[in-house]
Amino acid sequence: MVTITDVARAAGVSPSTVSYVLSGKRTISLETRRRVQQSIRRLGYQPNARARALASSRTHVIALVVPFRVDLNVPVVMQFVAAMVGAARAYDHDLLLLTKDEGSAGLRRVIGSAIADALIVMDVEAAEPRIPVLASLRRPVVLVGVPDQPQGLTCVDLDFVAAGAATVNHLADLGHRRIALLGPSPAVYERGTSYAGRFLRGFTEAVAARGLHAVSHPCVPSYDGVRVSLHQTLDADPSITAIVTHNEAVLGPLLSEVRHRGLDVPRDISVVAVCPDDMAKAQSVALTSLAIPAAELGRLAVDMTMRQLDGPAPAEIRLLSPRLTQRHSTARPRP
Amino acid sequence: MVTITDVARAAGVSPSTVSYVLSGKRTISLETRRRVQQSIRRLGYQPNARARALASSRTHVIALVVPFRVDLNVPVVMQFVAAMVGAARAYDHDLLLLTKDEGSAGLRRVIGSAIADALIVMDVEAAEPRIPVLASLRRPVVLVGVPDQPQGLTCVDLDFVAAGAATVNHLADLGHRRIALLGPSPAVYERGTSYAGRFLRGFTEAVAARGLHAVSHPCVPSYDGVRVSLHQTLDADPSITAIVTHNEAVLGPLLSEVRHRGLDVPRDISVVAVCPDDMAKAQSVALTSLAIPAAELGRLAVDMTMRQLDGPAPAEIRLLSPRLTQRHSTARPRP
DNA sequence: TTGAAAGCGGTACCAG
DNA sequence: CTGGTACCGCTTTCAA
Repeated sequence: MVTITDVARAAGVSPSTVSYVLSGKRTISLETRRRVQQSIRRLGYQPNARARALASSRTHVIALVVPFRVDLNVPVVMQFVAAMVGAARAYDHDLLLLTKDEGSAGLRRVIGSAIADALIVMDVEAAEPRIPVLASLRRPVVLVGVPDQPQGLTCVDLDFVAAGAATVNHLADLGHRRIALLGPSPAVYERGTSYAGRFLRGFTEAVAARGLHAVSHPCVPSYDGVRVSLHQTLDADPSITAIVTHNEAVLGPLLSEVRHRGLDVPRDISVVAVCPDDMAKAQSVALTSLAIPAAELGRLAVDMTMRQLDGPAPAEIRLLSPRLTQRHSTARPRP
Repeated sequence: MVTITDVARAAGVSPSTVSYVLSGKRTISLETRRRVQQSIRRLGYQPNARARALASSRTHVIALVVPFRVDLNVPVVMQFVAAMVGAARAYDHDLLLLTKDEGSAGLRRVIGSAIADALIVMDVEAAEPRIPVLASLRRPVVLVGVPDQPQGLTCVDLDFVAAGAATVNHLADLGHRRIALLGPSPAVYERGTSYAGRFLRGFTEAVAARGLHAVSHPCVPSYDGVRVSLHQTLDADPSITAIVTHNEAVLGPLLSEVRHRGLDVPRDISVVAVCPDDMAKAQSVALTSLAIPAAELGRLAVDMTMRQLDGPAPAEIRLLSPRLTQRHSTARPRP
């Protein structure tokens, strides 16, 4: 293994000089720098991250708590993670994978034993039990999602309250009066996942504000689940003219089932989906959708983490404004 | 921060004794051990992973190259990763996330700078370009997938050749004579992804061996893609009585489209899916499936990595035998 | 502009 | 059974 001392010897300088050439924290004469860089290349020197971490108390690693749940929408989670890895690499950092299974103990472990410098936590619950631990770690933390009591922790998320309202307003503007909301699977609500409740609140408030009528049900993401939900909604109230889905996993089954019932989208029924844009476009009917900007949120989460690593940054709650794109699944209801 | 020296002082012993209590590499009197453990608890001591890594040249981190591609089946990848994180934790190791984007340079980086002790590589191609680098690293490496020239690297995967044959044999046993294979998306073939070609080979060989007739097409995982594929198969040859899909992402669209054509599964057409069991069960018709044992493969990959970390282990190529479960999507063809 | 050397916090060898 | 101490490889302060 090539060490900094080997490089120093080869270049005829001291180890500290090599270190400074690498970090740029000291001005080095052009001549010396050349020689050092040449030796580094010739020897194929790669600084030892462990030694560097020990000496500088910076691991350049961010721990990421990923929700490996089946009931959560997997492709969306993947988009998040992919964006974060990319963003972290751009800052010359790596991501360490943590699961929710390890719970608070896992968070304490990676920070306490200095495996990682900071934490990004996904799948945040409204009554998030990990908050006390997170706050006690005194390390940079970014939550993807907004708990009811953030306790001074930094959060980033889509503004789901505004998102809920946006879907309603779009439909109300088109003239719909009676609409149905198919929400996430019951497990998501039971767990108190933060975004589920916030979306529902925005939805409900807008329904009231616009004087509409609405029903909402959680929805199990399967054909059977969708059949049940449609029974609870369309069958129970045939005057419903529009469906909002806040559950990416039901899109396929829903459209399939609706078509099976002989209904045309959007002629007989309008559909608004809350999902990433690419997903909305890939359906049998290009869906009017409220975008989940997973990539942007992921990048932001990393940015905010880095800012905290650079120095004390004020806690903030960053909510991205929703963006609704009309495609071919919404239209005026038939008279 | 509490260090090993603090603990030693509190317990009235030397740092090395504390270290040995922790590692168990030396017999310590019960009395001393008690005192030390008590001090550890009282002070809330957590060993510093960086220092430990530097001194022991073991980071307890395994780098995992995850394919963040949309054309790959995302839920399956997630199942893999989840299983690996769990398995790694059971060995007191963590997983570092790497993307294929970084290519060979990324592999060289994490090993060269001693960020990780070993590598697990997913999304292996038949003509895998990273093999020379991987071999040159002289570190434990496990490939999930089998390249054409493994060059002494350890691999683990489902036996896709046998899997292809198993799907054919099941259908042949039921009496089907003309079948269609809907494969992965064209991008997967173009990339030369290892499993795609192997499955196709096993499928084709079995078709010949059983004297059947078959057509196969890649399939874009969308409604349009499925429509095109069905046009190329069922429409081109109406005597086809069974479909094999080696593409988890088309299951929903396929069943929906088939139903839309007024065909009943399995009365009019049999369907065999290559996908994880839970996915097969979640479809509108419980599918006869050839299981992709993602969790088991993930666990195995970690096991094999750990074995290599324990000492020089002979290279091996471990192929899991396929398991086909008949559910409600296959039956004898109508006379 | 550069060098020497004291850490960073453990591990493990050499003694006793 | 336990202690002392020389590293592990890099960063950074102190001196020149």
